[in-house]
Amino acid sequence: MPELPEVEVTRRGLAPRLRGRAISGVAIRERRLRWPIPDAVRRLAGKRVRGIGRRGKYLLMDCGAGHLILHLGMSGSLRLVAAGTPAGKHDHFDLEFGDRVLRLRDPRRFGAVLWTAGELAKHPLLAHLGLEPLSSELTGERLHALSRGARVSIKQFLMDARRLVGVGNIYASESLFLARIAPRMRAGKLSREKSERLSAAIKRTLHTAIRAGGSSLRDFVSSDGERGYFQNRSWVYGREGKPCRRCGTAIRRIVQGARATYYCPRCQT
DNA sequence: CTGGTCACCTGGAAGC
DNA sequence: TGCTTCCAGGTGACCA
Repeated sequence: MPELPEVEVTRRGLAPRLRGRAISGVAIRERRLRWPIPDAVRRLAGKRVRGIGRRGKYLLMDCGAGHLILHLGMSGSLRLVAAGTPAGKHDHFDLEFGDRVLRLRDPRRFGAVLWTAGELAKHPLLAHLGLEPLSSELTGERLHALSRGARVSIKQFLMDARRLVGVGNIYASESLFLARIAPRMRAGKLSREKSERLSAAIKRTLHTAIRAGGSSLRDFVSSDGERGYFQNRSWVYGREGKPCRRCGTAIRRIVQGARATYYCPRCQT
């Protein structure tokens, strides 16, 4: 489910509940995720969780001796359930904490559970990640500089994690709508002003989504409710043919890099 | 290096 | 009702 907001909402839900707690056991029911879950993960039993961080869409659980790296792929979710709760068909992995269990469900198995004892910043999956959009790293100026010379469309540019992390398919369309930028424009042609608008739109879109998800944190942590996603109504995403919420023009759907893009042909130029 | 395409996997919705 | 096809929130691997 996850773009950055969903991952961040997950992190905020889990961190205060797991920080300081000792891992009592590990259950691997299906190790074939994007990469096989390594055996090293079994040796987490007895370790204590120091904190949970995030880099892009990766969750990083600090276990003292190293980090558990978690990625939710397209269909993953993490939930805290009571010990003894029967595992469902796609519940592939558990970290046990006495009476509670952190459970990973991932029907499509594009997610990942990995372990590294080394320096996080040097891990191959993390080393080449781009700007964190919610940090002060992202400014209109930085975005402008970053996009110079890029020949890809701005939509695809936004989704390239080597430039900018965390913006996935939904929020790329949403941010471009807010910034009133046509998705097919070449990234390298972004004006300074458009860069400024886009930078602000990305931050706003992500913050809004996090806030919406945050309101359903209780459900997320305690039960199987799948709330938080999509609960903030979108401006354009998934609205092909429906009237633009600003001007009434029919929203269009196009395909860029094999992914659907939605936009208003009148508002976005 | 860049940019474009494919593959991975399952389930739900739409189409016939 | 049942079968088929299409589509889905990510991203590494591979190609030109």
